[in-house]
Amino acid sequence: MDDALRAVADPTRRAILRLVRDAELPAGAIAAHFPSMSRPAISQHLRVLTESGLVEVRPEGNRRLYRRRREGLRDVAAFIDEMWSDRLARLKVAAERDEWPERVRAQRTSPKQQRKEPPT
Amino acid sequence: MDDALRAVADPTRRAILRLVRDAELPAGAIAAHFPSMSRPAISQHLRVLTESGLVEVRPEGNRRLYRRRREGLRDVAAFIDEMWSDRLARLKVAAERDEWPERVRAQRTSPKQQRKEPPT
DNA sequence: GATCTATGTAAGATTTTGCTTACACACTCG
DNA sequence: CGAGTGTGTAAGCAAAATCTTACATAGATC
Repeated sequence: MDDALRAVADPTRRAILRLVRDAELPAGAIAAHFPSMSRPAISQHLRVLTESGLVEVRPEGNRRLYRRRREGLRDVAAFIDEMWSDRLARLKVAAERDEWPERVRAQRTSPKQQRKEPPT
Repeated sequence: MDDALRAVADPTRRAILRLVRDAELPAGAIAAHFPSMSRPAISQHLRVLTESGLVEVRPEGNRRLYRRRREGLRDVAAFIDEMWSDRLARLKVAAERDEWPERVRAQRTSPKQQRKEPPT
């Protein structure tokens, strides 16, 4: 998770992630979105993203196509979720369901969701 | 969000966040959890966390009590959620339920089964 | 095979982080 | 008041991150 979080901490890389979120793009097309930055810089960012598991590459002929790798954010999502949520509320829900707290966490296999707590 | 994400990217700060997640702790008690690190180092991390809005401080007599500030992660959570979720799947589910995508998230409240959509 | 095109890698300058030690303060309590 | 506690700040340093320019390489094209 450490790598993923560090990777996502950079604004340029977040922008790249948004680009390849739903589409598969060649490095060049991605770099074209950042005219204020050199192409190698983007290439390096792509490497960071790849090594941290946030995107995956697929060579096609001359080019290399990048796209988001959903799994890459699993642990990060879990952590954010853990920090965001309200434990007391969770315990309450668990009690209502007559379950053990531990099981609640185990079930939260899929990160995100449970935004039922009104933000503050 | 930039500050919050950068703050959370550090493992020590994440550990601190977990400490003050449900409890209010004085700086000293927090520092005590990191014997391998100097107290000032922790103090500096606390400053980063405070300035990024992830924790809040409350002076009490001699000490300063820190605790998580839920709001601080709002934007980060939103970003992660945006990146984690599968837009196509959401649209599809929304269509099946004849609802708007926004409501889908609210429904994903129950932590059960995983996504039917292959992680693409 | 010579030459584009698309991309990655190397090396180096600069900036940002994360620590450490030394020191400054504000409360508390005898 | 004066010593003790709990914390923050300053200065300095080493390591890591982020760019840039120059160069290397692989597949496409004529």
